Order: sequence, then structure tokens, then C-alpha cells
Amino acid sequence: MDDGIRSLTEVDRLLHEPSRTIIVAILYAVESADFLYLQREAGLTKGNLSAHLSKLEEAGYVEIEKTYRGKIPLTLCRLTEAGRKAFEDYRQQIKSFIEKV
Amino acid sequence: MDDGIRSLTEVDRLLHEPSRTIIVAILYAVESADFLYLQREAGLTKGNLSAHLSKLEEAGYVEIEKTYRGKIPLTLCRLTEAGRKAFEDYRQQIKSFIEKV
DNA sequence: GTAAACAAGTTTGTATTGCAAACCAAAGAA
DNA sequence: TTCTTTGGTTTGCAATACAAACTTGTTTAC
Repeated sequence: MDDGIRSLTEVDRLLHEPSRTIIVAILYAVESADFLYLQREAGLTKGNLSAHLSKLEEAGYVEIEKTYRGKIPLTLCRLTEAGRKAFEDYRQQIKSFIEKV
Repeated sequence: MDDGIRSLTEVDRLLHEPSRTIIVAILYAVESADFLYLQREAGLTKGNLSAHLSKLEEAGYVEIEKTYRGKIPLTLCRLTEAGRKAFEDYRQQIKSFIEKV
């Protein structure tokens, strides 16, 4: 009975937000990225990137390390194991929905 | 290249909401469905289905015809041409994102 | 040396949502 | 009549996403 169509309702809402999907997709590919790289690559404003990263960090999907490159701040981000897993699951759910329709 | 990844930001937000994706996917398959069928199939409350349908109607994606089956109200819903097109585009965008990652 | 500009982020303000719960109007029972 | 059910709609509200304002520290200009 459960079509697999309805399974979309259970999709991870944190990852289903396009800005965050993009952020996580980038981190999935590169393993580690600094704030400004991520900003350019994702095409987000600093404010919004910051807010999204905070949510991803709270969820335990991303680790954020604040350090310095010389005297200027450098914020390094990378996916946690939980983040990788969540993204793989998300990707799989979306994929099977798309194929099912 | 990474424009493919960033393209997710431009995804149709109306369709990117799981409840609505499901509603539209059902209507895409059946061409016409009444309110209660849609409710069962999508697994939504009446209230939320009603609200989502209104949005889809406002957007011109769905046509709603209120009629009667005998004496009881019957609300018939179907995708408009714009709705079909929008869903096909959405599906394609998501698909190519998934493949690109 | 100090004022202005810049860099790297964070916080705040606000309008929009998505959902649950309350509501409503018509039709059958009791 | 009053009560219950059916087929929905409206309302209340907490959570969101985005833009704009702010912060903290560092160069540059004078």
C-alpha cells in the first residue's frame, strides 16, 4: 500500500532545503571547505550561509572549526559521519521517488 | 559544472514541498482525483490537503471543480497543462541534480 | 597615530510557511 | 427536534528563509 510516493513526507527537512542541499553536496565532495569558498561555490550571502551552517552544525551534520590563516579568521567546515550518512539517505530517497513516478 | 549544483536554488518552491510534490505526482498519474481519494492516497489531513490545493490552484497548477455526487459535495482536482509542465521540469531538475552529485 | 575602508562572519527583523486544531454547512439517523 | 457524520475550510501559531544591519578585527591612507 505504501507506494513509496508517500515516503517523500519522511524526507529529511534539513537537507531538503535547496541552500542546505547544495552546501552539503559540496562538503560531500570536498571533505573540507572554508567559509568563503563555500559561499562562492554555493552562491549564498554570508548571512545566510552562516545561518544554514549553524543549523547543520546543531544537527550534527557539519563540524565547524574556527581558526586563523595568518591574522585573518578562517572557518573550516566538513561533514561529520552522520552528515554523510544523512546525505546518502536523502539522495537515495529522492532518487527512488523520481524513478517511481 | 557546479552551475548544475547551484541550479537547485532555482527549483520550484511550490513543488519542492513534499506534501505538494506528492499531490502533484498523484494528479500527474491519474488525470483527475476527488478530494477524499487524494487525501487517502497522499496521507494528509483534510485541512492540510485543502490548504495545499488552494496554493496549487492559485499558482495555476491545479484546477478544482466543486460539484456533487448525488447530494454530497464532490471536489474534483486535476493538473492543468501548466501544472504538468512544471512537474516535468521539477522532476528533471531534481533528477539531474541527483545524477550530478 | 588615527580615521576610514575592508574582511569575515554573526545577529536581527520580518514576511511566509506548514501543520494541527477548531470550525462550518449540509445530510442522515434517532 | 436534536445528534452525528461527511466533506471540506479557516484559524492560530511556532518555525523558517532571506535580506539587511551589525560586529570584530585588520589593513590602508593621510
